[in-house]
Amino acid sequence: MAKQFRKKVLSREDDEDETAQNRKEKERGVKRQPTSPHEANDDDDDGSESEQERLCDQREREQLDRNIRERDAAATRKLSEQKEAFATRRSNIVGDVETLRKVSRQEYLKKREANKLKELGESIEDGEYLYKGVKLTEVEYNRLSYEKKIYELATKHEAATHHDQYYRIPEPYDDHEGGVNQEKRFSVALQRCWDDDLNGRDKKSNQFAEQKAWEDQQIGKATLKFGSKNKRRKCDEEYDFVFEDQIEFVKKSVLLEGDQMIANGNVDVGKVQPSHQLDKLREERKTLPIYAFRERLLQDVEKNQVLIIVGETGSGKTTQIPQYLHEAGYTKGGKKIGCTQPRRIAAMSVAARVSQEMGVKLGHAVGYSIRFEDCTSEKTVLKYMTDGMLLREFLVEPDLASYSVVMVDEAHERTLSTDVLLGLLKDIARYRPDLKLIISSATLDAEKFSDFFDSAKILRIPGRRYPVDIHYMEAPQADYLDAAIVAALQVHVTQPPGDILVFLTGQEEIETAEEIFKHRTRGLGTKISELIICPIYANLPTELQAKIFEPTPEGARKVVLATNIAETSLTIDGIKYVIDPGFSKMKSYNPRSGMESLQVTPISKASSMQRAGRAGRTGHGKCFRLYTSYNYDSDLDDSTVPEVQRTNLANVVLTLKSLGIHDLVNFEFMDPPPCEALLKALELLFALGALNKVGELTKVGRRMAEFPVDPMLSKMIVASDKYKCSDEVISIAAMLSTGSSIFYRPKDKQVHADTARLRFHSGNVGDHIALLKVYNAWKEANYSTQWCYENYIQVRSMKRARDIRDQLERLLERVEIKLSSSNDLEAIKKAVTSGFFPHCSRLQKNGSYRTIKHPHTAHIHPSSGIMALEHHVLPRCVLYHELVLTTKEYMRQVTEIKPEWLVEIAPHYYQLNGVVEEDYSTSKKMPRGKGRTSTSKQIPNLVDYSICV
DNA sequence: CAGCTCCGC
Repeated sequence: MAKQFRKKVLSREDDEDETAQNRKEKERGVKRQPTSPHEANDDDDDGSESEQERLCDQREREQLDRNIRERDAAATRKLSEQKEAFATRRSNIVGDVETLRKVSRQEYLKKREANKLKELGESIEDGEYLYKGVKLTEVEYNRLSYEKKIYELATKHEAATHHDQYYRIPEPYDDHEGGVNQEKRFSVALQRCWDDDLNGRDKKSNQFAEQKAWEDQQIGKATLKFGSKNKRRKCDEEYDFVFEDQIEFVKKSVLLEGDQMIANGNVDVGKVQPSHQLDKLREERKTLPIYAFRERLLQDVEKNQVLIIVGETGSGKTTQIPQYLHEAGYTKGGKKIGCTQPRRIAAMSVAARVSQEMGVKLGHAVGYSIRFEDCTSEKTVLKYMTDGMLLREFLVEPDLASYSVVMVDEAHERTLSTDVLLGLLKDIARYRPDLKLIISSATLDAEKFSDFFDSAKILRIPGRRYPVDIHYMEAPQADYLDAAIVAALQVHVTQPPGDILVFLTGQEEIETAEEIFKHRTRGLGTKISELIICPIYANLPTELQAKIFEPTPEGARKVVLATNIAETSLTIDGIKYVIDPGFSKMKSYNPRSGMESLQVTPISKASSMQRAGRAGRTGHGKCFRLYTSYNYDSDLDDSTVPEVQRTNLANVVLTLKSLGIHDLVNFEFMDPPPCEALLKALELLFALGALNKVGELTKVGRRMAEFPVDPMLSKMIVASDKYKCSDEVISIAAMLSTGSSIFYRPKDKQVHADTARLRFHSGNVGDHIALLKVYNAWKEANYSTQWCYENYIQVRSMKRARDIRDQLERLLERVEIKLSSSNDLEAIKKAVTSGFFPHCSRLQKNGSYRTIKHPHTAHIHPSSGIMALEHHVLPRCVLYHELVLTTKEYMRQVTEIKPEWLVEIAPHYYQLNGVVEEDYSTSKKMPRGKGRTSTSKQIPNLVDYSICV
């Protein structure tokens, strides 16, 4: 499209009419003499000689240059005129949208879809052009696109000049005395987030006991594993090889235009001597890079409905922009300004900071809203929240009427909810011209966001970052883990003080690396200064996580071994060196089989930049990439595949449907997910009874959408009403949605842990009921942490489950389901089955299982209670919670069911040959015998099933 | 007998 566009602009002569005529002639097939080499090239099809080509090329380039010069001259001369013309044109288009607004949403979408192809320059047969549904002549079209181009150029130019003119680096406010201390900020956030002190349900002493226990376990784990692991990595007698076996690095590039910025930054801004803390904070606000852009920002927001902000880290955009807008009066008339964050901690800490700056109490004028914790009141005008939370608010208030501005922060991270949110916001912006949108993104993606929002204006704000040197390896290395360790030690020996951050892929790898490190440094003794190893990953107990924030003692150096948690979620001060092996674990989803897998994949360029940037938070840093610069250029993708494209969309689809968005294929995702994934989701929702045949939301679906859990879980909850066991079912749902890290199994106490776990499986009840038993037992033990430790259960997961359960219980009331308890295990299992009937598999002769819906072999995960029983008999028919691909295809959380239940509960699914097949291939009734033979290969559901019974 | 990148509602 871009090429086409360019060509059109360039080939445009001063006299548009002539061009138009030429084109018309061409269309009629009239051959005419080429008037310029450029055009000649266009018309001549025969392959010309290279000499000729070269000449042609040169002439063409000259012509091109001339064209560009002319255009630029014209552009400068007529800039104001053009702008005006553009504005009128724009208002015409807006006018047209106005009429469209009166049309229903469906009709509008249909119309838009029809125009989509023709938008921006696809001509239709009779030579007419359409732009946003407005019919234009070619001349008009050309002028419009030309104007648009110039307008864009002008804006970019403006942004660029302003950048140089106004920018100056102030002191970083975080380091300022009395300012926010990162460490404190984090630890406070952590406590509120995970430790649950606020609820006060736990005794302090218990907590300490447990912490101690955890710590001991962790240490025990590490030392025990030590012996076996180091055999594999034979490094016993090679202490000195740190100095021999060096990796050659090439310094290739310097990240960012940082040098200049920092050079400016050393200018003393002048010490502020405030008498009052608030004054001081106010002064600090003025030192942020964004302060210089305040007026421009406000103007831009006023003039444009959508504004893209490119604010680098440290520009202060998240804290300042909402405040500026508030000061400018966007909160008058009871309207709110919303700002979304992808993470809970970010939402909380930013809100805290802003309330401090404004001198108000958190939760009054400034508040935050995250799951389990709504810290807002009726007076709140600046509301920070997680993006998922705003998504839920859409359900209550589909047009977001109470907001005057919505700011989507960190949009470049492209989380699932951000993507859905962007689509929705774009949609409602059409109906609400008064709603302002601000999208903040990273440099690389700004254009893309701008395109998505119909060429929205981009405002660039410089950040406060230090330069980072990037070193590549000279030759690729086979074992990146080994290379990472060698590189870290090399940095330690050769580089000046500063902590090291090593990115690894997962817990196991980190643990291995930790041992190797300890082993290698032990023998070096006093040859090198002390090296402190700090592992960090999400599953690590909180107290141990806190270790990374402890300041490094004098003379020592800290090595942080992190998963990609350190890429975005937390920042560690003092990091000067980053070692980036270039891998991370990523989840992918195969919509056809419904299988998720977690695999180590190369990272993208964007995330390698992000990793490198981690070295430049507090000073000039260095990043060592354990791949060559050739690898970087040719093997890495530009950006990570957005989450929408690699995840199960059932939940998203349900949310969208309950928002009245019917036509999902035309829903504007920035990067549309594969159609298969959408279909799969629709199919599932239809099977669950959330949608009817036409794809409309049913009453069941409406109730399901209320619960913030996966559709199958919410179906199970809704169905529990019928079986009078909602009390038990929500416990199971809560336990299932915490993830699979309920049971704790330290390597040194495996037997104990297993026997402890087996207790919950007594009677071979299945994993679902076992989870219920765990929860109930914990409840009876008065939510004791001690109890968890005794039973080898992760407290953190249990607390989470409790929170989720509480929330689900509150929501039951809203969908008019009575809380009822039952001892009938069969009833509970049936309720579970009504949500999970699509996840069933049948035992085969060879001992493996085959999923009933799509033929797919799978195995019971060894962590399941069924496998743990001593003389276990494999059940004939099981229901599973999820299918994961690791070394094999495994079913996790498995419960035996009776095949009869399937027909009883989901006759539509198991009597007919599946949902899709029914729709597409076997819509007419088939004689029984015939149907059997013809369909048994692809659709074994009924056939196999009947044999099974 | 195997494994838990990471967020979020």
